[in-house]
Amino acid sequence: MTVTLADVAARAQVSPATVSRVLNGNYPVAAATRERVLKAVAELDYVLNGPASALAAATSDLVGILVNDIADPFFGIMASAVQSEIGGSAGRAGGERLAVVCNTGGSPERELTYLTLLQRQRAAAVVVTGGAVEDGPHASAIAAKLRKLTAAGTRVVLCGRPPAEDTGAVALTFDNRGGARQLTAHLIGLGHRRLGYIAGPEERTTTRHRLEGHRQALAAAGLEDDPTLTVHGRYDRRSGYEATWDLLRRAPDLTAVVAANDSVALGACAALREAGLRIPEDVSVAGFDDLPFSVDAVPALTTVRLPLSEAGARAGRIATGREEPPPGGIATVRGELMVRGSTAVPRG
Amino acid sequence: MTVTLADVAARAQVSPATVSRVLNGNYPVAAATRERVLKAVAELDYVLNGPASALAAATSDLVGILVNDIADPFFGIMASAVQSEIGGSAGRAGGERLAVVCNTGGSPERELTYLTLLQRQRAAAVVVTGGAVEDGPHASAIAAKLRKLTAAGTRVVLCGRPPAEDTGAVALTFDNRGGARQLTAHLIGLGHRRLGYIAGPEERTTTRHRLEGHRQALAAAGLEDDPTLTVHGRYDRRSGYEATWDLLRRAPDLTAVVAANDSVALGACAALREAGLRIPEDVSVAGFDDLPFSVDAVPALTTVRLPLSEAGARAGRIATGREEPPPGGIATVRGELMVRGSTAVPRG
DNA sequence: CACGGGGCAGCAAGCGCTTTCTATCGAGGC
DNA sequence: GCCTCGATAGAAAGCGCTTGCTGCCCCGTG
Repeated sequence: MTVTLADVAARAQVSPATVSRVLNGNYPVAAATRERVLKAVAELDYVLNGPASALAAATSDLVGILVNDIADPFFGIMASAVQSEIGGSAGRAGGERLAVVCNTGGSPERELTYLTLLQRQRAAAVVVTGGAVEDGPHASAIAAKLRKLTAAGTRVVLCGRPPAEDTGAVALTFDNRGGARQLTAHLIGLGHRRLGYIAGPEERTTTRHRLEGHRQALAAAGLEDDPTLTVHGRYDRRSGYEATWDLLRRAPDLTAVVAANDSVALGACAALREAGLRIPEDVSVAGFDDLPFSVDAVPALTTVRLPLSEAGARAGRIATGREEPPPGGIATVRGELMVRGSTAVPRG
Repeated sequence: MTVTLADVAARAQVSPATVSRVLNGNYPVAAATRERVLKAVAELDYVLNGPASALAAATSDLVGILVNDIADPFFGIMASAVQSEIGGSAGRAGGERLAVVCNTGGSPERELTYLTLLQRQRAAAVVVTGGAVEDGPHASAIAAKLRKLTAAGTRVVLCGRPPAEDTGAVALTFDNRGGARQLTAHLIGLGHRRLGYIAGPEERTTTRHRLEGHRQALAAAGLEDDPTLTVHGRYDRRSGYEATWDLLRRAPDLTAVVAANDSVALGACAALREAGLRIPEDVSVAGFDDLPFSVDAVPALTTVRLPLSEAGARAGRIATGREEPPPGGIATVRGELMVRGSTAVPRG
């Protein structure tokens, strides 16, 4: 049998109401009484019953963080930042919040499932990271769910995802387009004219925006956008490896490979090396995100740094109400071009 | 105003009890009635109130996963595996479970805090990953907490952590000692005699076990354990970088560096390279864990592969009761030596 | 035709906590 | 010295769901 509030009340010779008030610290209680209650709590090793408390108070201290792939540091870093702003002694008196990370695997169904589960738990806030799927029905189902969550008082923050119209969700959007544009412009500036592009999975906003930025840079330089030079894959190393072989077969004359993210770029490097090509002498390689391992690659990877940690932390603060949402509920987070050893002037 | 069970019952012309039974599927309900209820649920867009349900049923569908550092793929991979076994259509009818990942940052205080929070939520199960801190008071506080959790019916599984005596927790322990022994033996077999060792933070079981394995191999080969050759640091890249410079200063004659894990090894590689040393011609480098990026390092990293995904999945299954715990509640998970390009016979 | 029993549905009693409203006590104010 | 007000503490009504028990109806059986 577990210890209940009533047990504590009995031992401290007060009413359950008083114990509750001491624990929540939201009502005046005489110092002596408080002492007595706290003593009883300690002696009985009492632990509040979360569900009961959530039911009675109609609120909970759960904050959900949705990520596409928890094994990917891109998400791990953001989640860590969000959680560090939440788990701490945030909120009001004794405001211990349980920040929970949910792994959607990039599937919109699972995303929806988790949102429902969080809604069911009456979560205090939800932070959704990662790009959205652009498939119509799913997109609107998710928008509808977000709307319901905000309507029920759950604070919703999108981190690294485009704004969702009329959902009441705050959005911190990454400037993927601008970053990609800068990156490709950098390569063009070096003299590259035939650039391979390894894009992420189709139908995702992140993929589309990065690709659009790339094409904008191409267009700005008056270069033709040869469809042969673009292949789609997943956001992982293996995909980059395979796509690069593909690219090499289709366009042996390319002098640079731009990858959807750093992991993909690493896979590309591996493939190029196996093909006997030197980086950057024969082929330049560029990534995106600037994850911690990118600087360690040989040569170090040219990429676009996204302030994942800062963005996550801000999302966490907004989710807990400790920071005002940006005006209009939308803020754009810019990336920064990091030029390193993996890009250079083309051969010849 | 949110929709309640009673609203659904009214619309379906049945009692709340019936709706509850349809939703839980644990009691015979006539097909026609079920249909009617399900229709009402859909029409009203009803979402069960988690806290109320948990309170009444005295159980919850929450499963907690504690990790040291969510931004580290080592933990990300395990967490992902655990979650994939849990989040799915596990358990009984409609058994949607909410698997939540909690980031302790390696601090025992936060570990304790999260365990209390999970206890408060009456979690169905808890999976604790990562090595334990060996500091007496903390260790016993955590053991006491685990004991309370299991006593309250929460299934506790330790994944990659030594067994906790008398707590009722199931343990899947990594054979860090054996793996480290093999790794160092491999280097000694190549002819190395002066091996630098970059250990993890002190007072942690993982650190100690890996170091012990290293020393066992040294002893078995009749090599002296020169304290100059061991430095402690954190489990990250930067730490490996700094420690290597340190090591190089103290023992310029070393021919191999063994790192506490792969991230540390990568940092070591960076430092060695900056120092003008070639890998593996001048200095061999070895890591531990075999994270995905290790094979991509140049040269590819010799390391000990830990089956993180398999272990996590198994922990998840045991936590949800879909797999029998190992006899005695303890199982040892062995690593596998992966010999790659970063180790070779010493120079000279 | 009467009776027993199985299959379903409903009643109602909580689960452990929060919170509104009410009661009490002591200290000032007139 | 009596009344009022401020400061605390308690009583009690739920929060929305689960579940043991009861009740009803209809079918099969003797």
